[in-house]
Amino acid sequence: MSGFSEDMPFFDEPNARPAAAPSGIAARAMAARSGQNGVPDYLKGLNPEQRLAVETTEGPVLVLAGAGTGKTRVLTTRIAHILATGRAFPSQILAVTFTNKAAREMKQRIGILIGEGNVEGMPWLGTFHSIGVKLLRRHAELAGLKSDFTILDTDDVVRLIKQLIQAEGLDDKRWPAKTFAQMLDNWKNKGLGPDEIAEGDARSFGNGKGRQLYKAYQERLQTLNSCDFGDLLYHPIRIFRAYPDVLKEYHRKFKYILVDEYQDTNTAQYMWLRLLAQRPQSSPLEGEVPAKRAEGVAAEGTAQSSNSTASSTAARTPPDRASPGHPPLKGEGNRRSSPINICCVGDDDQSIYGWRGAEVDNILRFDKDFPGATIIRLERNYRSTAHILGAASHLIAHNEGRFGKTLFTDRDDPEDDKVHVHAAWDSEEEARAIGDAIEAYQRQKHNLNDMAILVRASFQMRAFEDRFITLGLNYRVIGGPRFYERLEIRDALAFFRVVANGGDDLAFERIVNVPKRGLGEATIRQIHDTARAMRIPMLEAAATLAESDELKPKPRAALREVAANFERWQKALESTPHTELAETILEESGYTDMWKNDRSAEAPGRLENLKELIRSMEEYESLRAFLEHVALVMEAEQGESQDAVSIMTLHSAKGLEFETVFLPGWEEGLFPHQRALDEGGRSGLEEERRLAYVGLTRAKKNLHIWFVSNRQIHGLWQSTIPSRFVDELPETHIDIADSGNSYGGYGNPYGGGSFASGRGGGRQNPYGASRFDNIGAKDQGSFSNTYATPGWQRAQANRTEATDRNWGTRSGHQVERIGYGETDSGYGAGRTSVKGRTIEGELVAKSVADTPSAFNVGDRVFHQKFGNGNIAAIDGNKLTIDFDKAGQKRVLDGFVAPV
DNA sequence: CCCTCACACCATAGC
DNA sequence: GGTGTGAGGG
Repeated sequence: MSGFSEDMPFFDEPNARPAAAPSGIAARAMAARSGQNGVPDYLKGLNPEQRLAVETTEGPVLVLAGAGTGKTRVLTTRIAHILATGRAFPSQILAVTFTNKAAREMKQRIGILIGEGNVEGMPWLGTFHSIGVKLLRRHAELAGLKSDFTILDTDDVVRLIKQLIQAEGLDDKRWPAKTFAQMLDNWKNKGLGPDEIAEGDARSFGNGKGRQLYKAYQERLQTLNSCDFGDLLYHPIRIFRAYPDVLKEYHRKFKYILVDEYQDTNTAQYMWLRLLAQRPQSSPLEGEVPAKRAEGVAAEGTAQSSNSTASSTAARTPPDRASPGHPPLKGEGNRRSSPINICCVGDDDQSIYGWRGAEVDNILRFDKDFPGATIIRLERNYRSTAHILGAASHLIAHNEGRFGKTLFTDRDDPEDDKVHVHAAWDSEEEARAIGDAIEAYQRQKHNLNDMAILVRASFQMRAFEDRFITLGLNYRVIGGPRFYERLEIRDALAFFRVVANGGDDLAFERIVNVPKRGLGEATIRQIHDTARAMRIPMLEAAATLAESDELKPKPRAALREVAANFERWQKALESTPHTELAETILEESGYTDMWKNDRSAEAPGRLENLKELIRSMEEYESLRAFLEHVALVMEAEQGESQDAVSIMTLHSAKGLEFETVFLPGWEEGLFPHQRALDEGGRSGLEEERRLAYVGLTRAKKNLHIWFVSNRQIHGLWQSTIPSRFVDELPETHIDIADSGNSYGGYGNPYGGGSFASGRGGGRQNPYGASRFDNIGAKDQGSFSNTYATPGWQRAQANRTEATDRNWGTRSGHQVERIGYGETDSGYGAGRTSVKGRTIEGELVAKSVADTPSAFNVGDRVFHQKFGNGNIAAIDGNKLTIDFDKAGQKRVLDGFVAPV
């Protein structure tokens, strides 16, 4: 319990009220007041809706905050307001965010509003997971853990599951551990324990052993004194349900609850919140209404916002009108709630974590869950130009099932650029062109810090990194290949973990034989078996084995050394400063020497990373605190001291804004991602569209969308078509870049036709949308081979006809699909061949459909990108071709034509 | 029994 | 382009 005392004094003073506030916050707030009306500085400059959201401190409040409407400002000001008016102590506010970044930013901004000193005392501001850890450390024993439990990352989890699958005698190839890890995640996201999962789900894995595996997994975690990410929410929920007294403590404790990004909460997070937010009273709720909602909420929301400006006393839905929203949660009872000061902020249009179990429904159902809720809409956008906003609004309007906010801005500057749409030949040209654009902005005195490239999938990042390295352009990758995921960091952390928690077998297994000590699979198995048989951790088992004569001299000596090392380090844990200890561990284990002796190119970088790791430990109190940070944060914090372009995924861009934003890779299959369509169907597509919306609304002034005609996926060049989202942008707000000719002389990339007509007229066209739907529906292939399938070939053929009709010409479908080649000098031959291929179009499609390949080794062929070459090998429809100029490449047979 | 190298197979997004 | 697995050498 030590370490948690900071808020203890208030624990038993549930009724501490403004008058009793001893902290001097109120006084400080008074000092901060300056206006004649007594309006504190921190409230100045808020618009009426924002101010209402800040000042409606009592009762449930839902703030529907569109992109760029000042959501974070409202949240932070609200907290500042609660503190400054002495409504609660910092320790009595529970504020939950999704990302560490958001939590950090909130802390900082509250600090600015009311003074640093007042925020340090906000121990319960953090991510769901970090707060979960805190709760769980306090009550670990109620979940069968010790308070020093370790948190496993995805990698550990998969390895553990693999062991269990093998232990069950199942084939781990047929039943991949990764798949089961995903299933586990889904279950835990729904708050389901092994006995609560659906029978069908339980049976669907490992010859019906799903449930059994789940149980075995949880048992194993317990013996390892570990938990996974899901447990950080799942355990507290179970504790709250099983121990009402514990829950009550927190009910007394938290006077105000605030939740950021409420649209991203999953069922488990929702349960967790409800348990904390609901103070059950005696009278049971009458009646039962199924959870259908939306219209009611929307209507109410509109009514609210229309009259909300009038007064700060919100017209609230009377409690009596309460409709008992959701099906009762287990163990929670169906009770009427007393008013809860919970404030959730979110935007249904930015819900992009469905794949992680997020339920948009949570936000749509808010007023049913919390009767009498005040719903406030923030629709005034302060971030983007009218063009950007117009493009984003028009795009998102293609979604059904939304509240339907209308963002607006007063901004009307004729100087503002429209949203630029660009085409490039392939991903390399895309990277080159974006690099050039960035440099051009730089010459106009734009900071690199104000620019970002937002990609759909992280593999897209490499092209930009490569390009920027050659240009010498500073960049930073956010949330990319993460620091902690690096081999050397994971190894080092494994050493530390074993020292901190001797029961962490997974970490132990990782490093027993690092550096190589001659302990192979056989020895490790023996340690494993001994540990299991004696029910002790592997480290102890190793020590035991080292003293027995069951091993050959060599491994025995090695084990003895390992065991002695860890014993020594564990002893030093309490007495030695942790950074020093960490260095000692890496030295004495021979780990640093291992890399010093390594002649490979990466070795110096790895040593550098290890130093960085040690450096970053300094900020933490202890080794344990550091390990927890690593487990939860997962991303190395990079200083923003340097001017650099940011590269990140669209997902990690949520909540951020940049002056200039580049959105590359708007192609069917990549964005919307084929897997999202395959797995999620229509709702999958809508989530992708919301992701596109998030991307568009990150930009303040300049926005550039790119698509390419050729992209390399899994080492194969694939032809691609522009994303349907490109078509969904409103013509009035976009500007088609018409000079793609700086590289290779492609001339007008749109083949002379206007962009819209080239694409079949987009919105008003008779075949646009449905044509794309066909592609999605008929195509059974996975992303990697989508474009080799008969369905795509057909779609392509249809497309050609359609476009031809539109253009009134009959030329190669490749040409107008991609839109290149008209004036191409460098690829002049390509044009002819492409045309030639078109004439054979039907034949090619047929051959792809019927037979693996119509080519023979030795055939001379032409490829649009690589030119002429000879086929060196054939593997199904994959050809290995020795190109005259480009060298050996593997390509799909659909993309070459006989010469 | 362990280590190294070549090969197969694979990659949406992240707390 | 990265990682996990298998065969062969030491």
